[in-house]
Parts: sequence; C-alpha cells; structure tokens
Amino acid sequence: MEKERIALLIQKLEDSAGAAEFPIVTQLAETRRDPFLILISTVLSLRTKDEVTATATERLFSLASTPETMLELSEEEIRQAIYPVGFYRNKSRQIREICRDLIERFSSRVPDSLEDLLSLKGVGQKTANLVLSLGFEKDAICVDTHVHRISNRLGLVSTKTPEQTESALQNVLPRRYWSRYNTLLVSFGQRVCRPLSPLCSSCPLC
DNA sequence: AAAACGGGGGC
DNA sequence: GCCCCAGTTTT
Repeated sequence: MEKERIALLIQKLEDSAGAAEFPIVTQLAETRRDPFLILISTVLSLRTKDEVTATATERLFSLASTPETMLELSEEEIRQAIYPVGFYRNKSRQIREICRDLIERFSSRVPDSLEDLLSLKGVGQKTANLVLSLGFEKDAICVDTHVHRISNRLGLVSTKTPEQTESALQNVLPRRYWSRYNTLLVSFGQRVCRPLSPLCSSCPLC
C-alpha cells in the first residue's frame, strides 16, 4: 500500500516534469551527461541559487571544459567567470585543487565511487551523491534542502535534519526510484513546491 | 536587518 | 552535537 502510494507519487512527478521545464542545472546535466560538469556545477551551487549556478557553470565551461584546460586558468580568471556565486574566492581555489587532483590521481576522470569522490577537496556526502546520481545514474539520493523539505511535505518521511531524511528515505523509497528521485524532486521543488510562497494552487499532486 | 540559497569542515 | 566559514539576493 505504501509502495503503491510512492509509485503513484513518482508517476505524477514524472508527468508534471515532462510537461514543464527542468531547472537549468538539471537541463545541463541531461544534455551533457558529463560527470565533470555535474561535479563543478555542484561545487558552485553551494549556498547559491540555481540560476546563478547555471550561468556561472556555462561561463566557466565556455572557457574550459576539461580538468586540464580548467587548471590552466588562473584563480582570477575562474573568479571572474563564476561571479557572483557564494564563496567564489574559496571556490576558485577549490576548483583548481579538484582539477589537479583529478589529473594526478584519477587520470583526468571523475571517479564513480563514493569513497573517491569524498576524497576530493570540499566534496561531501551530498555533492558526492549528486554526482553519482546525475553524473553516473547510480542508485544514490542526494538529500539537499529541496529533497529534505519536499520529502517531509509529501509525508514520505518525518524528520528534522537532511541526514535523518537520507537514512529514512533509504528505508521507504524503493531502490529503483533512487536515481530519478533527485531530478524529480529538485525540479518540483523549484517550479512548484518552493521554500517560500509555494504554488500550491497549481500543484500537480493535488 | 534577516532570511534564504541544492554545504562542508573542524572540533 | 555545535560552531564557523563567507557572497549575494530577496523579503
């Protein structure tokens, strides 16, 4: 019964997502299927709105789209490309360190294991899971603020922190939905179920 | 002025 | 668990 409810929920989310626009970062992810782009844009997204993140990602990747070429950019060049994302001074340094690390330790490829991803500078649980999910289509759930908020609003879980949500979802949500869950919820969270002034009147779930 | 934005790290 | 980090926009 709970399974059927979840299946119906996912179906409704998929229907509404197909009829509308995905968030820009997710669009980039869908079109490019490039783990490196996913990784960098996720790093940029920390404390930053989606549209700003997308603009910064596009500007940066128009200058360089591989670890090698990106490492050739100076911190100043990266700073200018990604402004005004939050923490842009730290991030320009961090991005160069990640590029250097990818080149030296992973032959210029983004690793596809949780452990290796976590070993990169400034990459934590959520960033790593998002790269696995969006970049490699693996069974991972990135419980960011959107996923946390909406999972509770939908009544799938009843939790206080994103960490609690992550473990709770692993028990509730069938594994076959994991890789789609992020895309669907983040899309839904930005289009409709927004943190402030949610568009409840046009909610596809009601 | 405060809250918000797809956190991470150190302790 | 708590606290710090630190840039900008929105309310």
